[in-house]
Amino acid sequence: MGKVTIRDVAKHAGVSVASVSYVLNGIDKITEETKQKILNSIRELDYKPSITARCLSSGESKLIGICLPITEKGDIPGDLLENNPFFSEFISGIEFVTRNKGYDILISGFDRNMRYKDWIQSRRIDGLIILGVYPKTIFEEISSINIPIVLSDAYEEYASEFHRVMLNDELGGYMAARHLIDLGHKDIAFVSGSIKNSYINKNRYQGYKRALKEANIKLNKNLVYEEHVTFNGGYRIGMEMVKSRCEATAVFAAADIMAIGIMKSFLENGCRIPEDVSIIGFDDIKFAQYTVPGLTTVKQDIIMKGRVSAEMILSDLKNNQRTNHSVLLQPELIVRGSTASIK
Amino acid sequence: MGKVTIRDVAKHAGVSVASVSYVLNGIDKITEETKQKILNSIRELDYKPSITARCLSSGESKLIGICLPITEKGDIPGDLLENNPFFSEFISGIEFVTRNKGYDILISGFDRNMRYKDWIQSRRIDGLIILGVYPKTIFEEISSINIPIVLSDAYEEYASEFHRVMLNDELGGYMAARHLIDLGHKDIAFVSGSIKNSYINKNRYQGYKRALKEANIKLNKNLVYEEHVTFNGGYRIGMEMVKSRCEATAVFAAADIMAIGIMKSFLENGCRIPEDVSIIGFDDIKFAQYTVPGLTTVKQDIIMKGRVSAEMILSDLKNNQRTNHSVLLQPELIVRGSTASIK
DNA sequence: ATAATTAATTTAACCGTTTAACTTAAGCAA
DNA sequence: TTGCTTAAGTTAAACGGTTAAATTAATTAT
Repeated sequence: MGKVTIRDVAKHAGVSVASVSYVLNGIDKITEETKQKILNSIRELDYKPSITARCLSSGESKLIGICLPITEKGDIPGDLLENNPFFSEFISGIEFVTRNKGYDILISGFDRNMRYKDWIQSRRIDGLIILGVYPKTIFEEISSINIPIVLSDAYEEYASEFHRVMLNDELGGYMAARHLIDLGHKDIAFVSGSIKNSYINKNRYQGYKRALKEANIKLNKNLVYEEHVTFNGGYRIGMEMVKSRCEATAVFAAADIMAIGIMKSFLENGCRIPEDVSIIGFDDIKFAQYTVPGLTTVKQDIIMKGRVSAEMILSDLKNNQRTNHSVLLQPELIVRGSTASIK
Repeated sequence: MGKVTIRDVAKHAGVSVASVSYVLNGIDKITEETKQKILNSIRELDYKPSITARCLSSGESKLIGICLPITEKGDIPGDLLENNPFFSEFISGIEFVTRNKGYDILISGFDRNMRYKDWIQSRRIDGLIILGVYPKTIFEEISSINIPIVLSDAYEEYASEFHRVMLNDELGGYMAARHLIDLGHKDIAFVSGSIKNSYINKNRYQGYKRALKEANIKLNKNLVYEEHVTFNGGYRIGMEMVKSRCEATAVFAAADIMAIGIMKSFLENGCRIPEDVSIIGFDDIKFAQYTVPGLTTVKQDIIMKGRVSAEMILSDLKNNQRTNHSVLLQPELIVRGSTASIK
């Protein structure tokens, strides 16, 4: 079983392999009668065409590659999917689109040894989706790859030759700060990863500043914190705020995972949320619903990001061309219990 | 680029394709001199052998398939990876092992239409790892598949013809209950999914009962709750307990995700953890560290489960045989802040 | 010196498809 | 009847590797 080939079918049906191939591919060259004979043989022998052979012949692998960054900083070295809690949602989104189109997805770590290039070539990957943020040298590296490529969150100028799917991070930052301002807060801390090195953080920060300006609140640089975008990073910052008797009445953390770390350190120090301090996050990871109180946050629809990415790839593949589109998704404010009016 | 074949290399080096193939496969037949010539050409032309072609010729696809259940009950229909928070860890474990052995992993939903069988045949998957629990008819279905298969958490008698990787759930249940008993608790609730339909829950329940018996505590059936293994399932049970003024001083939830739901409903109702009630979970999902207080739990090493699964497959593949081993992993008690001595 | 052995390399068949090009037979017009 | 189209198949060459068998060259034994 599993070993029956197109020749077996042809022999069984008493026709040539070409005829079998033609009915398999819906090429209208075969009489209804012969066609039925062939379909019968296929059924009887439980024949399944080999995608491998098809790929060799057609040049298409029907494989979409997904590259994830391998971070050594993660809790578990080499842990691919858990480093960033929404990689798995992103992948689900991709899978949702590709599933019924005959494509499979292949996942690889994206390490500095550039093994991924071998991988793409040797597996003859049809399209590539790259998650996460990488140093700029990467763009030169991948520009020699001759398949449709989608980058997520690549704001850089020189990334414009690829497909891009992004979030309106500036607006998200604005919405978060605006929400806190509307609740009466004036001393609003901003917490994120490196603002210099990441356009994501930079844009969210811009949005934050715009909201402050609009409300005539002077930016207080002492309330801007940068740390690793991890639970522990947030926890450390929370501790620092508590110890330094930080005057902020509200905190905008540009990542839920950091917001949750901050919340934990606040709560452990007897600081009540939202009575003493409001916290808003960003992303709306699943766990944002599970905290006590629930985490108010700016949602980005990661599943949609995955779907859009896959659709851009599939569209290029279908039309047999390489285009480059940018899709900008819009954020959404999700209000839960962690924010409240200032006393 | 990406289009250079073994024939190009052969021509460039002035040898036959066979010679190139032999040095590629490390077959010791070629003079050092010729070998260097060939290696030079490979480098110069940036040649990468096509795995597809290799697969066709050798019959191996170097692909490991992973089947995940597609649950319609999940928050997001068709959301593959988020339904169960440790699928992604499991996959990371598998990927960790296969990464440097030249294997890639392919992920598919495991739906009742049995599309996965076509998938295995047409992709010529070399080995299969099945996650999650399925109705017993599945076992007949998959027994006709002629590749090494690993089942996770399949305790059923008729699953013994496959590789299995399991956790000592009974011991885990015992450890959880024992921990609470050691803290002085006597009224200990047990919360899980269906005990009848799942060996996992059944075994954890057995362990719980063994610990009670050992401590001469009479089993109180009123303290046994069954619900969906989701955050909301736990939340509903928590509400029910609060409303019915449940006499339990401690709760053992046989899944962290439920424990977290229970915690949330307790905390929202002014019930303090661990002062008023202790809670222990099971699994040690990542978020168990992030709750306030941190969730005491029985850890199962999911990454290890993934690694072991992959190793069983790879071992069979290497030795070109189909064996069937069972690996029983041991749980570990992780004490955090959600459990404390009874007042 | 010749035959036998061994080492290095090449030839060609094969893996399972697709598809361009070819064949055959039937249908139709003049 | 002859020639031209068209429909329905078939043949055979690709696709890019692997590998058994054949070939050639070099070495050793007799």
